[in-house]
Amino acid sequence: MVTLAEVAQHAGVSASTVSYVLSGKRSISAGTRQRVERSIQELGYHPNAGARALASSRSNIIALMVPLRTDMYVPVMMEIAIAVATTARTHGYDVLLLTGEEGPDAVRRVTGSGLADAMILMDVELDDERLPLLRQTNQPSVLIGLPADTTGLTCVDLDFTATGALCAEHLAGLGHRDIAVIGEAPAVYERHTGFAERTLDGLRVRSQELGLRVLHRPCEGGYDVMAVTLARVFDERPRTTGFVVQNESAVEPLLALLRQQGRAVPEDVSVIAVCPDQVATQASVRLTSVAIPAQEMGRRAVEHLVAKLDGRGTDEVVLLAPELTVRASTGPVPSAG
Amino acid sequence: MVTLAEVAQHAGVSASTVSYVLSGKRSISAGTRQRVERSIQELGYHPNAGARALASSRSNIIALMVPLRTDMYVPVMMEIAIAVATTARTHGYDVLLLTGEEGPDAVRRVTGSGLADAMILMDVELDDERLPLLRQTNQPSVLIGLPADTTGLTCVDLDFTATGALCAEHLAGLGHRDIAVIGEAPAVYERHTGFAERTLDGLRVRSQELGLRVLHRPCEGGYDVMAVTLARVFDERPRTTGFVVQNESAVEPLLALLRQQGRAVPEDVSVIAVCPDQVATQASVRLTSVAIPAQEMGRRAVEHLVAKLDGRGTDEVVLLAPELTVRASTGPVPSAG
DNA sequence: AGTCGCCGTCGAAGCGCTTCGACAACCTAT
DNA sequence: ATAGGTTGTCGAAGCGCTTCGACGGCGACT
Repeated sequence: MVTLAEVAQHAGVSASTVSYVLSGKRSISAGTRQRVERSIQELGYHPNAGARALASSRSNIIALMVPLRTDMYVPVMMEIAIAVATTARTHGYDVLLLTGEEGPDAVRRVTGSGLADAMILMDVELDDERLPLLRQTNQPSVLIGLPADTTGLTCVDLDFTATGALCAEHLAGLGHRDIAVIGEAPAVYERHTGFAERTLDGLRVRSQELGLRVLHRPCEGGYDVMAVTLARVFDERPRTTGFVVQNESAVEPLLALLRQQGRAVPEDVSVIAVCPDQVATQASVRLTSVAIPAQEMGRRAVEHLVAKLDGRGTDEVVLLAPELTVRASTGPVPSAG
Repeated sequence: MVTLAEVAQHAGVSASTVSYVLSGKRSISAGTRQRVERSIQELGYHPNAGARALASSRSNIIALMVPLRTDMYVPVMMEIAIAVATTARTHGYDVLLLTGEEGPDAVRRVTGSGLADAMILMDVELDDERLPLLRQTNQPSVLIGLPADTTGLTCVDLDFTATGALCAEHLAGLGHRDIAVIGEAPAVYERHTGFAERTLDGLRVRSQELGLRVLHRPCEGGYDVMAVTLARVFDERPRTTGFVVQNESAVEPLLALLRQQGRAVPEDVSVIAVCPDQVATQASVRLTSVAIPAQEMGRRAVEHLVAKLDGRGTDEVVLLAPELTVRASTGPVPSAG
């Protein structure tokens, strides 16, 4: 391993000078800088991360806590994680991957050991047990998701309330009167992950204003479960003409079942999905959808964190505005009779 | 931040004694050990990661390089990543998430800076540009995937050749004579990621032995693309009765299209997928499949790496035996006429 | 010409830990 | 009783870096 001292010797300067060339924290003459930079090149020097962390008490690492469960749409998680890693690198940070498994202990461990300078938490529950810890350490953090109490926290999330409202508006605008919401798996609601409830709230409130009748059914996804759910929906509300699907793994089963029952999309029933664009465009019917801006969320989370680490940045809740893209799965309500 | 020295003072021993209690590298009397452990508890001590890394030249971090692209089945990647993180923790390691973006530079950076003690590389190409670097550093590494030349490397992967063979055997055993392989996206082949080609090789070789005729078509997934692909297949080989699908995002489109064309699965055509069990059981038809043991691969990769780090462990290629599970998508070939 | 201030560089201290050699204290075998 | 071997603990050195204060040299003022 090449050390700073060796670079210094090779360049004929002192160690501290090399350090200042690297960090830019003091001015260095052009000549010296170039000599040092050449030596670094020639020797293939890479600063030792441990020594750096020890001396500067900054590890240049951001911890990312991803959920262990896989009952939520995994590609979204992955996309966020990759966006976090990529964005972090552009700011000179690396990303430490923590699974939810260790729970609050992981927060203690990482904070206590100085392993990471900051944390990003995904899959935050309404009343998450990691939040008190986060508030009491002075380690910067950003949540992707929205807990019940956001005091002293920075959160980035899609505005799911507005998402729900947007779906209601679109369907109401097309003349629909009875709509069904195919929600996330029951476990997601039991866990109080918030986003599912927020979507539903937004949708219900706006529906009421617009005179829509809403039937909500959680659904685990998969064909068999979806078949049962769908049967119940039409049983209870035979005049349902609009569907809002929140659980991506229920989308394709729903479309297949509707087709099988001779209900054409979008002629007889309209379907809106809340899902990444990729899913919407690759489905068997090109889906009208509200996108989940996974990359954007990851990127924004990192940028807020970096701002905090630089002493800029404040506690703040960032809700990304939802965008509804009309594709081929929604249309005007069929004329009665 | 609580330091070792403070713990030592609190417990009335020297710093080195506390260190030895922590590492277990020298024997410590029961009494002293207990006193130290109590002090650690009471003070809430966490060893500083940077200092540790500097003094011991071990960071207790494993770097995991995941592909940036998302043209491969993402949930598999995610499952591997999570298995890696979880398994690593049980061995006292944390995981650093690197994206493929930086390419070989990331390897240099991580190796050179001592940021990580070892690396796991996913999505390895046949002639991957990171491999020469890996061979010349003495940093332990494990590949998930199989490059062309494995000398001096440790690899963990599903035995895709055997997977292909297994599919051929199953279909041949059911009396099929003409089969089609719906492969990965063309980009995957162009990139020479190996696994797609290996599956095909295994399938072709065994098919020849068994007298099967094979038609291979790369396919990007999605309904429109699949429709075109399928039409061509039946155009070229009207008597095709068996399908092997390697691209998970082509599975559901294929099933839908077959249904739409009035070809019943498994009565008229049989379909085998190479995919995680979860996909196989949640599809519109319960799919006969060869599982991709993502968790197992992640776990094994870490265990090999830890073995190497402990001075045990050797360079070795581990190919996991494929397992075919018969479900409801394959059956005997329909009697002619 | 003398003083002030700035720029560029250096030396040294110290970050919190691991680890090596030293050394009491004790036990066993002669 | 004494030599030799354990066992448990300590002190000190050092890992490679950052950062602070110091200082020589120079140009810009008066």
